[in-house]
Formats: sequence, structure tokens, C-alpha cells
Amino acid sequence: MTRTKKSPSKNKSIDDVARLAGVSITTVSRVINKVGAVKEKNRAKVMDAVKELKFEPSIFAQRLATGKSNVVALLIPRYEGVFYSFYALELIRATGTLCEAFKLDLLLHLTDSRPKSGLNLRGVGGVIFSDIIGTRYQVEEALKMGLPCVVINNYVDDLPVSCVAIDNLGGAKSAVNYLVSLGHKRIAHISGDVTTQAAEKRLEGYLEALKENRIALNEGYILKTDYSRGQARQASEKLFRMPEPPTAVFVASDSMALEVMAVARELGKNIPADLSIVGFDDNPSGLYGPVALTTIRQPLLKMAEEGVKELNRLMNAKKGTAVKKITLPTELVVRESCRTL
Amino acid sequence: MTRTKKSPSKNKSIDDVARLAGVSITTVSRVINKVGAVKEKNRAKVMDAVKELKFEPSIFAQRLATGKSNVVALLIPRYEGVFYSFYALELIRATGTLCEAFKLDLLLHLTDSRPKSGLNLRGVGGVIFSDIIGTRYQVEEALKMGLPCVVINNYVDDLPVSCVAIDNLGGAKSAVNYLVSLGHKRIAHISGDVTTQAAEKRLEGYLEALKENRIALNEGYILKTDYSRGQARQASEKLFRMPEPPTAVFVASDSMALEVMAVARELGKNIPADLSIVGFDDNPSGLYGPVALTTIRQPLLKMAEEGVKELNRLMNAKKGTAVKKITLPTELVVRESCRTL
DNA sequence: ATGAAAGCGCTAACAA
DNA sequence: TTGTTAGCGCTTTCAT
Repeated sequence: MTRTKKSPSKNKSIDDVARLAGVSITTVSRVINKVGAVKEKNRAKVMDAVKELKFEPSIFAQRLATGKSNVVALLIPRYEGVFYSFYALELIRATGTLCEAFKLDLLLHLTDSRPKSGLNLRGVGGVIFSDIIGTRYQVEEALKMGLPCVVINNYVDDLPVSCVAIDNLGGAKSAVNYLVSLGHKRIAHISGDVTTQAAEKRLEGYLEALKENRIALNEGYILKTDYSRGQARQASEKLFRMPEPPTAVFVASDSMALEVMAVARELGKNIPADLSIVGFDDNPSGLYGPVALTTIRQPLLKMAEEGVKELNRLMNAKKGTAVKKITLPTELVVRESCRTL
Repeated sequence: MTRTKKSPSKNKSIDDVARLAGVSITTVSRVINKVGAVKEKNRAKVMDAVKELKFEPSIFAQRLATGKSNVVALLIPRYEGVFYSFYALELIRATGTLCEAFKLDLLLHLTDSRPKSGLNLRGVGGVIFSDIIGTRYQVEEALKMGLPCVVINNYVDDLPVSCVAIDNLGGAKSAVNYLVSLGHKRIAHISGDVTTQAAEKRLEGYLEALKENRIALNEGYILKTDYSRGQARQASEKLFRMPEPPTAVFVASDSMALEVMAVARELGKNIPADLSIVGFDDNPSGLYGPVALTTIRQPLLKMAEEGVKELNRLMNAKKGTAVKKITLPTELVVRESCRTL
């Protein structure tokens, strides 16, 4: 006896279908996988049987048999700062949506990025690293396991891994250039967590743009934060109290920019009369409030899309396929928070 | 020949370990699953072999063999309003953390809750429904499949399913009672999306508390929204323009309450001098800004914890185990946004 | 175009 | 305490 009869309550399996359709399980397999040739008549019979039995193939059996997994793990740092950002949320949403479209299962892994967390990737077919803050070794580990990997929101040029990042440098420059074009010279920068590549590049862009515009750098105009609203608040207060306060500020994230606006209002300042502000993200929250925030739009959704697409490609390609490094452009969105000097 | 020799590059399997350790695969299985009795000497040999080969059992083979899956699907509506809330984010984080602790794999499913989306649950061992807005049928479906289910953030009493919800009614009442105790009589309510059970119950609590305090209901004082900041803004503006404006308002979410504060400031009003505000959530954002928000704390983390725990119980119990209905208490957190009248 | 049969890697009776 | 063996449900040669 090769097959045991199952009790009727059990889940339907491929040979229940085969029996009902009067064909072999091989034929059923061909039909559900759309491979090989099956006579139209038989295909129909199988389809009917599948429908009648409400048959769903066991993914475990499939994966065991094929040795392939279509589970994608999305690794996100559990850190407060990062996790609660507009960025993380948008990313989860976009990735979730895209994975569904690609018929991939999305496994969510919140990582502690503690020194040597074993990073359990059993059964995972591919990994998306959302940024890599202190988790480089995890990428290396996954790569060593021969797992298809894509790093998102971080341009990695010293590792053989596909990545899709945002042109933070260019975005920051266009923000500052815009301010300069409006006549501003005293431009401050409230930066994010500079251990983050995004914040680092935005700061770098700010610096470069100043230099290119021959504006002397005022070290005091650079306020570093951890991206939190709390620190943004402190930075803003510092800003407004300066003996020679800036006329404009480029803020590394919209949520921080909104905090700057709030502080300004509390201090009786007027935006943009007293201070011009450019944010970064194009967070929809920037639209509320009395004055809409001018910002740099970053294509988060596009980034997730490219990431999932690339991972999908890698997962279906044979090992050793060339990796891709993608940088997505940003876009200045002019609204109401800046004025001509 | 029962087993094929594999090429050395292939992943190690249980009989590579068995061979190296000089025991049968059964013994290896016993060791890695910590079941049955194995002589200490053999156990050691197996462990060594496992380590040397870096062996990791195939979860697909395990699941196929045992018929069990430890994959938990978390279903979250993709809706903007719900998805971008503090609630959803906190929930994802908490669930992710808890699942990791329980060694469960967390599959993220963003649902459209479109009429009949097939809800692909193949290979899933249990489901957590985060709220059920127009997705009751999905719960019923999953239940029908005999899948362990837990509904979170929604008290479901007409379905044989475990659920863990928050005492929204009680929370709302304590908010209003607090306001009344401060001497307020003209109390408005900015409600959330009332198709949501949470918003519905908060509104109900508001109504009940008024009645219990013998305060006549002013229909105009109830402003319904979809939880978005945009609608909160509109509602606030309406509020401030009333011929007889309220002296206090109970807002169904902290993020909306913050919007009320922002609008107040823009209109030159002072909080709490001109208006007392109580929110709901205990969203950390409520701590920023010049006046800290008084609010109702809801134990989101606890809710996720109870949810995962319960699901885990269900997944390890035999079918037909009694379900549990849990309601978690809320807590009034007095800060600075209310004043005595 | 179709089917028989050999695995995929593991667990769990059942024997020994 | 240990090993033998029959599956779990599916894919995939290889014949037919």
C-alpha cells in the first residue's frame, strides 16, 4: 500500500482530487502548476474536482518537494526611533502590498541588532533588510547562506548585495539650493540620526550645497538629533534663541519639521515670515496645519516595489546572478513654508 | 536504496548528521526535538555532529511530517485611516516581539477586506485578526477551516472565537467623569470612525457618562470623524465657532486631540484655559508640545501579549477547546490639558 | 498526453 | 534505549 486512506475530515490532498477526476496525481500536479501538456478534457475534470473539494495544495509538501520557498523575510530594527517613523510604517505597508501582488509570503522580523542574534532564517527564501544599522553582519551572514538578499534604504557598495536606496544627497542639495534661490544665506540644518545613512547623506548634501553656493558654514547651525520629535523640539528652541538666528532651516524629516513649526507658533513666530522651512519625506501630515510644509518627496513606495521586484528576480534566478544597485530620485515639493528673502 | 547520497554542496539533512554521529536518524530526531530518552553519550555525539555540520532541520519537512505549522498570520486592514494609526503600528511591534518570544513566525497580511477576497491562509497555523471591520466573514471562514483564531481590539460575543479587547466604554466614561468632576457641563466629543467598535464604544461611554451625571445631551456637541487629523481639524474648527462652545472635549484619539490643540493655538485660544481636552490612547506624542495631554491609557502591548498567548494556547490545544473573551482595563492619565472650572 | 514510482527531510509507531 | 519503516503531500524523471 503506497497511500493510506484518510478520514473524511482530513484536508483534501492531491490524490483525493486525482481520484475524483479519474486521473493520476501527476496530471493533477501538472494542472495546478500549469506545466507540461494536459488534454483540455482532463484539465477541466481536474479543475472541477479541485473546486468541488476546495483543494489547496500543501505549501509544505510543495516546498519540500521543490526545495524552494517563497517566503520573504522583512527585517526591521525594533528601535523606537526607527520603527515609529513614517518611513518604517510606509515601508511595511508597501512591502506588504507588493508581496501580495507577487504571491510572496511576508514574514516580519523585528530585529534587535544585538551583537550576535542568530537571525533565524530557516525556511525563508529571501530577505529584505530595511536599512542596516549595526546589522551588516546579518547581511553578510545571509549572503553566506546563499540567500537572495536586498537591502533597502541604504546604498551598500562594499558588499555583493542588491540594494535600492534614495538619493538623499541630491534631495538635501535641492532643498538647500531652493532656499538659496529664494535669497537665504543663513540656513540651518536639523539633522536626523547620523548613524543612519539617510541622515548622514542629508547632512552631507546640506554641506555640499552650501559650499557650491559659496556660503560659509556656521557649525552652530547644525543641530543633530535622533529623529525624535522631542529632540527636534530642543533643537528648534536652540535655533530660535541664537543671537543670529537662521532665516531658513532644512530639516531631515517632516515630522521634525512639523515640530519646528509647532515650536515657532508657541514662541509667537510666524512661518514663513520669520523662518523658512523645508522638510524631507513628504509625510502627509505636512499638509495639515495652517501652512503646508515644503518638502522633499522620497519614493518610498517605489523603493519597496523595486526591492520586492529585485528580490523576486533573485529568488528565481540561479545563484551568482549579478546584483543591482539602484538609487531613486527625490523631488522638491514646493508648498507654503518658505518665503523669498 | 532508500536514501540518495547528496552532493556535498547541498544542505545538510538529518541523515548526514546521523551518519556522522553513528546513530540512526530517529535518535537524531529525538535529540533535536528533546523527546524520548537518548543516552547521554549519544546525545553528545549528535549535538557535536549538528554543530559540525551546521545542521538546521527543514521546517517544511517538519511541518509536512507533523501536520503542524507555527506560522501566525496577523491580518491588518490596509485602510489608510486604520493602518497609519498609532494603534496599528504599536500592534505590529508588540505582536512581532511576542511572536518572536513564542518562537512563532509572524506572517503579515494586509487585507483589503474587499467583499470576497479568498484570504489565503495556506500553511498558516493560527490567525490574529486585528479588529474586524467588514471582515467578519473572514473570521467565520477561518473558524470553519478549524484554524485557531484570536480577534484583537474587538469584543466579539456572537462568534465562537477568542478575543481580547479594551474597555473602551469604561475608558470613555472615566474620561467624561473626570471632566465632570472638574466642574465641566458643556462637554463635546470628537468621535472616531464609528464603524469601528472602539469608536462606537467610546461614543457610547460618552453618552452613558453624560446620562449618569444628568447632563443633557447636546447633539451638536458630537462630531464624528474617520480618525484622521484632517477631519479632526474640521471638527475642531466647528467646535470653536459654536455660539455656545463647549468648555471641554473628549477626543477619541490622541492624534486627533493634538490636532485640536494645534487648531486652538492657531485661533489664539489657550489650552486648558479656554478648553479642556482629554484624549485616548496614551500616544507618546501627547507628551511633546507646551501642554501635555491628559488621556486614557490603553494597554496595547498587553493586548497583543494576551492575543499571542491565547493563540499559542489554542494552537497547542486540541480542537474544540473553550475560547476566551478578555477585556483589558484602561487608565486615566492626568496631565496638563484640563482645568477646573 | 499520461502515469508509476522515486524521492524531498522529517516524525512517529512499532519492534527489538 | 535504539533502530526500522511507513508515511506526510507534492514534484519530477522516465517510461509508456
